[in-house]
Amino acid sequence: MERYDPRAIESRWQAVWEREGTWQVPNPGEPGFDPSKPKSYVLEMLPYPSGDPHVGHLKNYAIGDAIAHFRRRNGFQVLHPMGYDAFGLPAENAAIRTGEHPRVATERSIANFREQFHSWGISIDWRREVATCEPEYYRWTQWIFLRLYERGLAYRNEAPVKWCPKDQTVLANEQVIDGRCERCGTLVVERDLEQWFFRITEYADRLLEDFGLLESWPENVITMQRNWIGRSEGARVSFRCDELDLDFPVFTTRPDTLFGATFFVVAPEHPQLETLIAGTGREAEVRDYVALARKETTAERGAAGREKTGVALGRAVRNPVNGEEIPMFVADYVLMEYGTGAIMAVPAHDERDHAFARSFGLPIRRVIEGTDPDQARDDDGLPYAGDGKMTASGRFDGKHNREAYEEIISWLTAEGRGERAVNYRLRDWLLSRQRYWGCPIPIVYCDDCGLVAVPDGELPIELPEVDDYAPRGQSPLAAATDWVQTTCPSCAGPARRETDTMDTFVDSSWYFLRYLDPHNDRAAWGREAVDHWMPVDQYIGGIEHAILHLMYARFFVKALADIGELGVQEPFVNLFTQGMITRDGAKMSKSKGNTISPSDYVDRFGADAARTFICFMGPPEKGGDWTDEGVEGVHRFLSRLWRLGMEVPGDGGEAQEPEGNALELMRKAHWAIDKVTRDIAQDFQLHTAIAAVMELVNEIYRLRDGLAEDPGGQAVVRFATTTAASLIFPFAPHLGCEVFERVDGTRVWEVPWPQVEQRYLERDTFTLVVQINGKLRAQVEAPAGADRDALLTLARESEAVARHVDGKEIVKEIVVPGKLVNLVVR
RNA sequence: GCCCGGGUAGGCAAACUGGCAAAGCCCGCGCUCUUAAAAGGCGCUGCCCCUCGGGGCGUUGCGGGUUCGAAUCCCGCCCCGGGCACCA
Repeated sequence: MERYDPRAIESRWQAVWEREGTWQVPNPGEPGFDPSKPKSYVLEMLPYPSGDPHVGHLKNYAIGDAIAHFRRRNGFQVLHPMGYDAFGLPAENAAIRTGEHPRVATERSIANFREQFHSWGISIDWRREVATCEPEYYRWTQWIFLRLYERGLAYRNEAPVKWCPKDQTVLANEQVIDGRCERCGTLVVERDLEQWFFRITEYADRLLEDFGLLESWPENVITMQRNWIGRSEGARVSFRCDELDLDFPVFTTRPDTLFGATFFVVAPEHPQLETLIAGTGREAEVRDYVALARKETTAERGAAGREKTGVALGRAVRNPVNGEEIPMFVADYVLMEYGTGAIMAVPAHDERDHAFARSFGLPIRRVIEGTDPDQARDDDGLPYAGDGKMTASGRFDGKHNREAYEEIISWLTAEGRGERAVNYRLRDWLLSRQRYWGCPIPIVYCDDCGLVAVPDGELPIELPEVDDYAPRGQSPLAAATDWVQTTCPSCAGPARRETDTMDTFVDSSWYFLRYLDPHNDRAAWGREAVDHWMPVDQYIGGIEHAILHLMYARFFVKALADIGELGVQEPFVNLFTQGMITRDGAKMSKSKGNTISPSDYVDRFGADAARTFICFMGPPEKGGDWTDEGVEGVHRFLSRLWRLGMEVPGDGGEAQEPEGNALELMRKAHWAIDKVTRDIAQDFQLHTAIAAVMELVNEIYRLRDGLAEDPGGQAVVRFATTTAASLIFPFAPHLGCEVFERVDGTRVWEVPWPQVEQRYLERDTFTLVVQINGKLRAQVEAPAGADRDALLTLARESEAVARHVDGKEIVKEIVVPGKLVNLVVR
């Protein structure tokens, strides 16, 4: 007997889609554009092309494709493009090892990815494909950089920055995970370097507020971004050093504890440290300490709970609220990058200050009384971070600290010693990298004119060819001397090009805009296209991008909107984050040897089975464990459907009002339509949607023999089979088309999504559940509209019920119409 | 330490607003088709009893509570996963 042969079926349909450009969608004004259809922009995060696509890619695009197909058949004009995040370190590191140009390796990977995506049958408008490493693309990355530069949103600055000694480049804060380089895991150190930044901090509040503009984002992603931005309200307070006639502002979230400040600490990187120690006789000790602190890795310095260290400066500052002189210290627990790089230390009410005071024998003064009488009987209950009445705080004594908080800020403001302030954990985005394989920064340095932007007309500034890609602390581009030497666009004098390249996250912060007008060589995009398609209606990707990519892209869109190039404030109104696939319960990795290659499974079981399985494993937002048996199970299910397609005749029998088993099957088909539609549209419950199609197929098998002789039954079997094919199409598009065409003769993607007929969902009777004391005792068929009394009568008539009620008193009768009766007996 | 998720048959899971716990898939077992095997089809798959119609009991990490009724709500605890963590 003939068997389900996914390879033949899949290549056949892929050829049709390829030849006919089935998934191409025109822009407004182009031939074929249908203004009557609502648009839907369905987008999966673009892949970084390296080696082979892995299961994570398969999952990402299987989910996205299901949504794209579903929306198309529900009347939307769906844009579903694909591209490659093609600049970056892996290709460059390979180039360093092999000497092969990163472009060559990248293009090879792209070709491989593209081919595999085709073999998966993903419904992409391939005319819109982009790769971020192409000059036609990065020309516009540079153009955006210049727009931000003009606005002061891109700037160059010397600052202590995170440096990866292995990759020999600086990193953004977001790329440092637990003090290690996100890419290679090397411990990161701090260096003072002049670097390029994007002023994302200017957008901190809008990045927070505009969560309100989103429709559906996972709560945890919003929380992660919120924490990352880390908005804190408090006050800025100035402490004065009389000897030096200098003010030292601090940021504090607890101005109410100001009277408890007993010492003052500055960060080792504090710019006024040298001024402070000059002439104190403590210079050597302080410098030794600072040198030590700066040699440490960020992880070492940042470790919570480590022993507090520091050195006294031999200086004092005056507390503005009580005029008290308090000693100054330098300590590495104070970070230059947060607040002002200096703190007032309140050891009674801050854990870190408390630890420091203990180590250094400094006074600890309680200024807020605890409210909990039981607290900390065996010690003084300090540090205490809670609320309570003020004490040892002069005229604020006896007041509640929340009240004092406001009054102290008012007082500071009136005295000119401070003000209300907001601080953020978020730092500006460090975007320059001392690496080769990235987008060149379109800036030149002129001895006379300083920093000069490259005029738009000279874009793109193409990457020069070099012989050696190895990073040596400065960008490999610096070796391309002919390229570096240029003329100043402003004065035509000699000038040098910027040799750093951009972080690849810059490339991926706007790619979703380029898809909309990918071949435009006069602008990054045309407004009509962008205004039509934006925002992305459904974005799908891995949770690992919760902060980095998703926050950067939000920032870019807001900045571009402010510049007047875009009409939306948020790029992605709906976000779905998929869970990670494991193997034997463990994360897949080459070192563990538990990776699986999608192409193996596509070869053995077909793309449809691999895709459907991955959507069937469990809730897609959660992870799941890949098993061969699971794929085989789905393959079996698809085979059963395929066999129906072979065996169910395309004609014969006549449609008539179904009865008996035919009616049962008809109902099951409509139940499945309803279930699948709701599961996909509402909750991304793809696994239960697929289970519903499985139920329908099982039901067809159960009933079809009995319906073979029944003329009306034939039509119902045919309907049920085409319905199953139609419903499975978003997950297994090739098989869906195959079965649908065999039985119905038409192309499933050209017909609308199946519609539920309500009358097949409703029944005349329902199974009434009868409980006695909450325990299930009987099930009785009851008329659908039966009222309370009718249901109670039915319930009591049941023999099983009588057995449990006899000789007992019914004390309560609970009736849920259409569902159950519960009799409480004693 | 803080903030989120989550814990349901042997495994993955399902259960809309509190209302029949366990749909679907896998594993396992039995039957069937076949010369045979594979593939396929059918059935079973918490425990106990059965005269084979069915009947009884139990059950959602642990302990308590609310309720006629709890996987679902509340309180306390245990375990697993993720995020943040010297951010003043």
